[in-house]
Amino acid sequence: MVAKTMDQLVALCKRRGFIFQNADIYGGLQGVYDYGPLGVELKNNLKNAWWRSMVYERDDIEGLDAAILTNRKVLQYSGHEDTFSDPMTDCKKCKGRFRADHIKDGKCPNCGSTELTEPRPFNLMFKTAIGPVDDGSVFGYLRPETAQAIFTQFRNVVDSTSRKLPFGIAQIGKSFRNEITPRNFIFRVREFEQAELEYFVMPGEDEKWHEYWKEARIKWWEEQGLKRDNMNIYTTPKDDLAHYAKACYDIEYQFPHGMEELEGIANRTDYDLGNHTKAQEEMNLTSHCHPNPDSTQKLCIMDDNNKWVVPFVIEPSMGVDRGVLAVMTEAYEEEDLGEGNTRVVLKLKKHLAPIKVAVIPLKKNNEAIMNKCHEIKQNLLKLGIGRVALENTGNIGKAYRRHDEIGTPLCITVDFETIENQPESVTIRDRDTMEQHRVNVADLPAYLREYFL
RNA sequence: GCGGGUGUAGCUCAAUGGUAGAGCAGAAGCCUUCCAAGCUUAUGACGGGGGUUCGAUUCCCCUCACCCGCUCCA
Repeated sequence: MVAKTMDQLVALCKRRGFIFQNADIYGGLQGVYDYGPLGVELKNNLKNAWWRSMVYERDDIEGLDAAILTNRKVLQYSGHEDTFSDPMTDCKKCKGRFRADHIKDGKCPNCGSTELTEPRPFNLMFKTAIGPVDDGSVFGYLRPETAQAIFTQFRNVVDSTSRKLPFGIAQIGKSFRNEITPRNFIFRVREFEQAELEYFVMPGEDEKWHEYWKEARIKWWEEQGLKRDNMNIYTTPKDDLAHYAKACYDIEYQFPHGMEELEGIANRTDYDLGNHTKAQEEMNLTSHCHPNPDSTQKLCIMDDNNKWVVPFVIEPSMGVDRGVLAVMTEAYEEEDLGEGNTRVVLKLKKHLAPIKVAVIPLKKNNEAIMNKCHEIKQNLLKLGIGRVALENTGNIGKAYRRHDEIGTPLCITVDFETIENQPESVTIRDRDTMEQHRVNVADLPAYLREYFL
């Protein structure tokens, strides 16, 4: 296999309109990218595949689309304000944690020890003023993860859907983290999209479901085209776990810059619902939670014995942008066609391809051929299979190469035979094999429906 | 945020203290052209700001962005 680099992918993304630097004409904005005409299709297709597998093809998961602007209290009680704030240094001896800029002479202000961890960048949340007067007194946050709204809306979902354990709530949406070092194209960015499932289970059944979701998510990624050999399952050591997690698997992928996390599957226990609930003392919580005098609801559910129980939560959380990068990395190939010819081909799964079909005239200045192309395209648009493109370059070979590069699975070519012979027929070319065969124009709708749906 | 590097058309490169050339891509047109690199035409750039200088793309400073390492985790 030809080595693929991040630079190759970045160049392709820009050249063909997948992903652009945000505010490009003003020099950019660090860690922020925009999805172009093809990128938005690819990303939507990936999100739709996730939503289908989570919400439509199961009967135990509900959807949610919560606000990005977040009440400060949510992130105080979730623990994010403590752990996502300023650069912090931990004292290994007395376990104290201090702002790095308050450390003098490299000594712990508490016990004087010099055994301090490196300062860790935790100023990760974007504050924003809410209301017309920005005097700093009234502010909220842009959410640093979509998960919190799932927890805070837990009762509302349960009450409106009559769910019993186990069940899940799925959500796709933007999150924001003020990363110190955005890096590696769309891998680590400040504005990103997550697809998160919070799956609520009976305490004690959490470990079983944790394993279940690990396997389910690996399988799903394989269905998006990722080879199992290019994935790695990393079990987070206890010491490295996030503040909310009891255990965590990372599905890692072999990105151009290395084997890195694509999705985290965490066992969040009863930590989140426990922290956000009122009457914690009645709840038999296993997590160490902060007292919460502000919450107005009990975030629990009735079990089969009519007892209130705070569920444990298994959370598969994928980075959508990282998913886009992964499927593009996997799909990108440079094929040697001999005699110095190469072609770049994006072997995306057909359900992910931004453009499903390209209609191409063999000769663009022939009116009869062009008219037939327009007619065929208009008819294909009605099929609802996705985007259909009409190429009008004068060079058939270039048109094929162009659509190879953006991953278009099928090219339909209108040639002289189409307009001169009856019944009307066109050629259909397969992206991966480059092989062609003729299909009657009248049979195209059925053929394409069969192929894509 | 710290250390190192980079920054000329969409892409790849060239030249120059006196305001920049080309190839490819893109656009229009020609050619009964099925797998890039045939012909014609027009279009297009010194990341941004400040300084030194008669004059700066070229020298200096600042800044922005990207790349590599530390770091991070969706």
